[in-house]
Amino acid sequence: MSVRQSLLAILDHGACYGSQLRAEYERRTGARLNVGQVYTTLERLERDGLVEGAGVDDEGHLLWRPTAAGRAEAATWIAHASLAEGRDEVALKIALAVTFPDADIHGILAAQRAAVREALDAATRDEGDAVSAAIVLAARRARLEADLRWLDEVERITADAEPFALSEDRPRRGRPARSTV
Amino acid sequence: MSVRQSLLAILDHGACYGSQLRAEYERRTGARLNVGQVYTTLERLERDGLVEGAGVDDEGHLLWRPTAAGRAEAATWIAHASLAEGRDEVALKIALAVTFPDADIHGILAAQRAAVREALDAATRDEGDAVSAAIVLAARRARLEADLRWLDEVERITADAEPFALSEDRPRRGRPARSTV
DNA sequence: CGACACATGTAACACGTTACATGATTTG
DNA sequence: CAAATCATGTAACGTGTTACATGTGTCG
Repeated sequence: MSVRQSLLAILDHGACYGSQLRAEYERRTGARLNVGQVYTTLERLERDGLVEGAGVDDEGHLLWRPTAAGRAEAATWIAHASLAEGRDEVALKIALAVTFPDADIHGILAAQRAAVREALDAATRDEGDAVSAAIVLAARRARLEADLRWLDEVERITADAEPFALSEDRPRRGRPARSTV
Repeated sequence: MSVRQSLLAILDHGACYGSQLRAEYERRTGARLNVGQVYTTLERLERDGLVEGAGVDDEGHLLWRPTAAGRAEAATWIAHASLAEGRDEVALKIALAVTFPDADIHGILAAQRAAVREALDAATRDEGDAVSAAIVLAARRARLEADLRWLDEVERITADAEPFALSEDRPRRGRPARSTV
C-alpha cells in the first residue's frame, strides 16, 4: 500500500493527469512505475472517493485532484510514521530452513551472504544523483548491511542451538483435554 | 511470495493436512498464519501442479504432498539466495516527502525515528525462545537498527541538498524533438 | 507516410488476507 | 446437552503488476 498513497500525496500537491503522475512519481522517488498501474490506482482511488476528475488542461489531458477525504488521508499518511509490517520473506525463509534437518545451513547462509554482498556492492556503485534517489539508495544499503550483520548472528544462534525438535504429538480432533494442572 | 513457498517446503519434509500445515508453519517460523490462507494456498499450489492429494491419515485428515515439480521448486527456493525485491515503502515515503516543499521534514523524521525506536525496544524485550523465533526477531532488530542509521543519513542528505526542483516543462504529445547536440 | 513517443485505458492475474459457513468430536 | 476446539473450505477483497489495445500528434 505504497503506490496508492504516494500517488494520492502527489496529487495533493497539484492536479495531474495520468502519465504525468507517473513521471512525477519516478522523478520524486527514483523508482520505476508501470503507467498502467497509475490508471488502475486512480480508478480505485476514485471508487473510494479519494480523488475526482478536475477537467482537462490546455492540451486535453484529463486532470485529477484529491477530494477532501483524499487530502485528509494524504496528510495523515505523510504525518504518521509507518513501519514495514509485512512478512520478512528472507528471515522467514532462513528460519524455516533451520528447522529442516537435511538442509545445508552453512551453505545457505553463505549463498545468502554472497548475494547480499553483491547487491550491496551494486548499491554502493550507484550514485544517487537526485536527492530522492540518494535516500532510497541509502535505505537499501543500510538494509543490506543489516542483513550481513544478521546473517552473522544467525550463524551464532544456530551454532549453539539444539537441533529443531520434530513435532510428535499431533492434536486430536474435538475439544482438547483440559490441562489437569 | 513467501507463504506459498514456505508451505511447499514444509510439505517437502513430510505430508501434512491443512491445519497441521498451519501449525508447522507457525512452529517453525514463530509467525502467525490464518488457517484459511493455508487452504487457499494449497488450492493454488494444486492448480499449478506443485502439490497433490496423498489420501487420508488414520484420523481422516486430508493429506497433501508435493509433486515432482513441487519438490524441484522447493529445493530451488531453499538453495537459491533471495533478496527483498519489493518497494521499500518507508524509504519511498520519506523520499517523496522530501520533495514536498510544505512538508515538515524534520518533524517527519523525528516521528519516524520515535516509532522505530519504540518498535526496536519492543523487539528487544521479546525473547525468541525457539530458534526460529529468535532468528526472525534478530532480523527485525537488525533492520530497525539499520533504519535508525538510515534516518540519520537522510537528515544529513537533506541538510546539504538544494530544495527539490519543481517540474516545469511538461512533455508534449507526440514524438519529442531530437536533441540537437 | 511511417516511426516513435505520449496518453489513456482495460483485462487479467498473483499473492496475501480475512470473514464466514459448516461439520465433527470431545469434554464438562 | 452445550461449549470449545479441530478441521476444511469458500467467497470476497485489496494492492501490485503486467500485457495488450488504441488513439493522437509530431518529426524526419
